[in-house]
Amino acid sequence: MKLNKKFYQQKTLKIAEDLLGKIIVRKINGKKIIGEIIETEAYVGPNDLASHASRGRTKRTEVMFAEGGCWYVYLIYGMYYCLNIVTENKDYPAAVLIRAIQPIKGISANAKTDGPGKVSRALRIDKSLNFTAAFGKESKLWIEDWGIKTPKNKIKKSPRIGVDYAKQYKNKPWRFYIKK
DNA sequence: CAAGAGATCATCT
DNA sequence: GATGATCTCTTGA
Repeated sequence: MKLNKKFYQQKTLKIAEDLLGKIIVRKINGKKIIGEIIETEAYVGPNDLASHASRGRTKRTEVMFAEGGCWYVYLIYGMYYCLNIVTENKDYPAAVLIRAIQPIKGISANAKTDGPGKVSRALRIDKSLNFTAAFGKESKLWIEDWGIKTPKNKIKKSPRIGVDYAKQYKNKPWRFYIKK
């Protein structure tokens, strides 16, 4: 059920698409918060200008160079956390941003979770999760496969959001989401 | 309904 | 000192 390390070492674009319909589980104070992933974005490799890692290996981006299955959490615009799962192999910087989820359990029904900042708020994501592993028994945040099949014709692609500065990379159709 | 501004800070130049 | 992988509220047509 819980996705293992091998899953995260596939091609980032495949993972980004495969994550649609998967279940994200956050364990906090003994309680579980559960949601279905319905929107992702891929950030791939050292040349992707939209990726933080394109400007080189720094303290901040170090986690993107780790092997797949680590969480990359960072603060954006001073107010919101973005949650990413690192993919592929060690020394190759890539990650998938979890942009939106569908609440299943532990999230109040009227809570909106249709954007990265709101997802992080609903799941109580904070920087202490940065660089932690998504697999293994100690994990407080992981992804499960419940065998939910997302019909191909409901999977949509589009350019990524908020990356106008990424020049030739800004129009890459590396955002995946489930059509309502 | 669309457009703009503010909140607020880690990271990089 | 500038700038975002954002969200919400306010303004104005």
